[in-house]
Amino acid sequence: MSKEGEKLRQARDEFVAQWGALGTQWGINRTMAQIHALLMTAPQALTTDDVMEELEISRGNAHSNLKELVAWGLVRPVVKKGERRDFFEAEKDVWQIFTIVARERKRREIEPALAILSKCAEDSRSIRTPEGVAFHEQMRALEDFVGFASKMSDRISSMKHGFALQMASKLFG
Amino acid sequence: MSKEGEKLRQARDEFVAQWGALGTQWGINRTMAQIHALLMTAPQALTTDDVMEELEISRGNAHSNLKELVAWGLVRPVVKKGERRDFFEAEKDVWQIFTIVARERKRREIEPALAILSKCAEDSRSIRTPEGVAFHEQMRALEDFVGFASKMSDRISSMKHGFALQMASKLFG
DNA sequence: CTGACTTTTCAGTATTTACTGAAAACGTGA
DNA sequence: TCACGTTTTCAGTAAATACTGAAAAGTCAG
Repeated sequence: MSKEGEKLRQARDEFVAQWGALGTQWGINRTMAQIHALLMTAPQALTTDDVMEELEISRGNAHSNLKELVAWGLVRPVVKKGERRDFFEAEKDVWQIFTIVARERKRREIEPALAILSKCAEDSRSIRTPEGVAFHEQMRALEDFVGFASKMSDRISSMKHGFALQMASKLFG
Repeated sequence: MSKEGEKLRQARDEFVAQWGALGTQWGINRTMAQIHALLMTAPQALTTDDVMEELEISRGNAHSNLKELVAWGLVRPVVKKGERRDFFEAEKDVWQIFTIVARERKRREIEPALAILSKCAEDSRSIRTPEGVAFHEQMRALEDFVGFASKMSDRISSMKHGFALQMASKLFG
């Protein structure tokens, strides 16, 4: 019993630590990734104090990262009857996680890029020098591609998991 | 003439600045993104000194970010006959850029994640407590999904642009 | 080999980002 | 209303990251 419990704790700690390290590679901060890992593998919803204790971080830190995770939609607050404190639980379904992350990255990375490209393409539309034309063409090419990627992302995110998988299997056998 | 030239310079400066700002959103640093933008819109290959001057940055900074871009494969050094200095030019084809970035992100973000998930799944395989089983299942689900994403990324990256586009059109009308 | 030019390295510094801890604000039952 | 448990904010600080500038190393023609 204790042995199995120990083994699980070890595996889970490993996961939390490594997922945190990985988070820094992706543009998100270590603590946020750690909290996410912790909640994804928690049997029940946890309080802010649980998170603070488990990761040995301050209240402010736990609070702001939990808030951020809720803003992403990767974590939701849950109310427990007879409890005044807030509890938090993570979305555990991988397809849900994927679509949330895809949507958020689209909003934060793709859409701003598209706005810039559209503006630069527009601003250079009327320039007739060879350099100007080349610049305009480059902006348009990028704009087209990013716009296309944006649309693809939407379509895939709005699919049901089973359907997306089935489609992919058909394509790639 | 001067008016058009002015307009182009303005549009290009805007692009470089904004692309740099965007870069920080993606986990890459501002300067690297700016250099990339500069080279993507340069009529000819540039030297380190050109980059330093245009972006008002130090030699060391220009050097290390150019090196990094070359390591990514987004920029290549070119030799000019009768010139001792190194020149640099960016890949301009959007599909090429996409596949390079996709490959690199896979290597840096997906593969390490897969390694962690495999290890944690393996380490928890034999645990028989309900919590242990749940943990193991969660790790396996994540592993499967990430593995699948990795394979998809490979397949798409190795396609020709035209083919990928055509396929996407068929799927999404 | 020497001298001129170029690239590379890196210690020191600046900037950005993340975290702490304590105070303030909030909400609720009595 | 107050007292208590909880959440939220934020000034100050710590840590991580990026940049500078100058020295060292490399390269090549004569």
